[in-house]
Amino acid sequence: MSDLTSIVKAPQDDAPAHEPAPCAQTRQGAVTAALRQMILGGEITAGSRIGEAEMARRLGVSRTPVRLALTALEREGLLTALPRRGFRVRRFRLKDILDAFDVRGTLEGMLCRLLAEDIPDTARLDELEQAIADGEKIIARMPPGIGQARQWFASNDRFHHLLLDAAANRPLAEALHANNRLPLVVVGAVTCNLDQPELAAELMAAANKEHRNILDAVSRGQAGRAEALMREHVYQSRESLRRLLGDPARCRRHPGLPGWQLISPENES
Amino acid sequence: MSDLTSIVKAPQDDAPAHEPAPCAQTRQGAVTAALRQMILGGEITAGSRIGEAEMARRLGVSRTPVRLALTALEREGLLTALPRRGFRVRRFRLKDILDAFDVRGTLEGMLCRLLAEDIPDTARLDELEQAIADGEKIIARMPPGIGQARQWFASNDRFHHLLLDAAANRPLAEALHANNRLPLVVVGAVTCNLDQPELAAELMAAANKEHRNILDAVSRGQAGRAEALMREHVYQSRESLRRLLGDPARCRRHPGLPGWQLISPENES
DNA sequence: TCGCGATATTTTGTATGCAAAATGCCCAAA
DNA sequence: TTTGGGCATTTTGCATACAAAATATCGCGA
Repeated sequence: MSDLTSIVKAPQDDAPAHEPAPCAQTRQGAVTAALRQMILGGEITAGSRIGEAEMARRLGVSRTPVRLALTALEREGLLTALPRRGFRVRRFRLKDILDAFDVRGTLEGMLCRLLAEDIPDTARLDELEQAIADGEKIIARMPPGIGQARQWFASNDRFHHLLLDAAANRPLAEALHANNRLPLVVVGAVTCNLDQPELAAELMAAANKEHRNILDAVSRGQAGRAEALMREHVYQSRESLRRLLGDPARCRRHPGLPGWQLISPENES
Repeated sequence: MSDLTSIVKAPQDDAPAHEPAPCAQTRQGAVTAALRQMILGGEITAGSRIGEAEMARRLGVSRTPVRLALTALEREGLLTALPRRGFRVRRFRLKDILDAFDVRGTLEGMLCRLLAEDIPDTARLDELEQAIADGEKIIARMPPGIGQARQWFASNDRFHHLLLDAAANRPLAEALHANNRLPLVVVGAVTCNLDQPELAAELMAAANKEHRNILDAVSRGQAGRAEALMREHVYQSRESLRRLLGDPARCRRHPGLPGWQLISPENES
C-alpha cells in the first residue's frame, strides 16, 4: 500500500458499488479509496490526526490528490476537519451508529409508505420478488461460508435498492445514501455472525421473511403496515449489530466487518 | 464580484449561519460562498457547464480554491459532476423540492417523536417556549416588512434548531442539514409572501400556533401526536411553497427567494 | 456535400514552489 | 520551578507549471 501507481492502473473491483463507482480512474479516486480502506480497516488509528504531506509521502503521490481525497472523506463523514490543522479520523460512539440505524429505519419506512401509496408497476414488483427468491435460494444452501454470506448480502442490498429506485424520490435516495455511508450501518451484523453459522442462517432467513412481508404490504397498498414492517426490519438489524458490538472480542474475529475499530466505547466523539 | 480579495478580507456577515460558519476565513470558503450565491441568485444560468479555469479568471483567484469549492458545492447538491468535464449547475424539478419537504417532514417528525419519548429538561423546554414567544411578539408588530419577516424567520429557525439540539442525535442532524441544503427547502414560501402581507401574517401566525402545539405534545410525552403535528407543520410549508411556485411571476417579484430560478418547469433534471 | 482523420485548443489532473499561519521549542526572567 | 516571549519548524493555503485527456477545428478525400 506504499505506492499507489499500481492501484491506479488496476482499480479494485471487490466493491461492486451500486453507485457509479467514484473510484480510481484518476489518482484522486484511488487515493480516496485507499484512504477509506485504511481507515475502515483500522490501519490508521481512530482519532489520530492526518496530515496531507505525511499521507502523500506514505502513498507516493503528491499532496494535491491527497488533499482532494481528504476533503471527500470528510464529507463522507469518516474525517472531521480541524480548523487549519488538517483532518482527524473521526471516532464514533456506539450511540451514533445506532442513531443512524434509527434514521435509516425512519427513511426506509417512509419509502415503503410512499410505495404503498403509489403501487409500483408489475415489472418492478417482479424484480423485487426475484431479489427475495434469490435470497431464499442462497439461504437454502446453508450453512453459510463467507462467500454465501456475501451473495446473500448482495441480494439483500438489491432488494433495498430496487425499492429506492421504484420511488423515484431523489432527496429520499440521497438522504439514505448519505446516512448509510457511516460505517456499519449497511454492512450490519447480519452478514458477520459467521462464527455462529446457525445464528447467521436464522437472521438471514428472518430478514428474507420480513422482505416478503414488506413486499406484500407494498403491493397491496397497505401503507401503514409497509412502513411499520420496514421500520421493524431495520430495527432488527440495529439490535443485531448492538449485540455483536456488545462484546468487542467477537468483532476482532471478523475482518469482514470494516469500521468497527472506529467505535469508541463510551467516550467523546 | 469580479475580485474576491475584498471578500476574503471582509467576510460577509449577512448569513448568521447556525453552523460554525464554513465561510471565508480562507479563500476556498469565500469562493464557495460566492459561487453558491451566484448560483442561487441566478447569476449563473441553471444547467450551464462550469469550468474551473473560467471561474478562476472570473473570480480573480487560482484554480486551486475554485476546484475545492466546486467539489464542495457538488456535495451540497447544487452542482452535478460531469465525468471528466467539470461540473454543471443542477436543475431541479419542482417535484425534487417537494420531495425534499417530505423527507424533512419525516425526519423532523421523527425528531419530535424521539423528544417526546425522552422529554428534554426544563431549561431546554423554556428556551423553546422563548423562541415561540419571540415569534409571537414579532407577529404582533404586523403587518410585516421585509425586516420583520427576517426576524420572524430567525425565531422560526431557532425553534427548529433547538429541537434538533435537544435530541443530541448526530446522524439525524446531519441528514436534516444535508436535506435542507437544497434550495427553497428552508427558506420556504412563508417568509416570501410579502406581496400579500395579510396572507404572510396569517401563515406566520398559523406556524407559530403549530409550534406551540408541537411543544405541548413534546413536553407531555405524546410521541405520536408530536410526530404527526410536526409532519403536518412541514407539509403546510410544502403546500405554501407549491402555491407560490405555481405562478413563477410571483417568484420574480421576490429577490429574497434565492434559488427559485433553478427550478425547471417539468423537464428533465 | 458529407464523412473521416489529423491537428490544435481547451480543460482537467497532478506536481511543486512559495508564503502565511500555527504549533512547538527553547531560553530567559520572575 | 514556572511562566512568558521570541524563534524555528511544521503544515496548511494558494498559485503556477506541466502533462494527459478530451473536445473542437480544420482540411482532405470520396
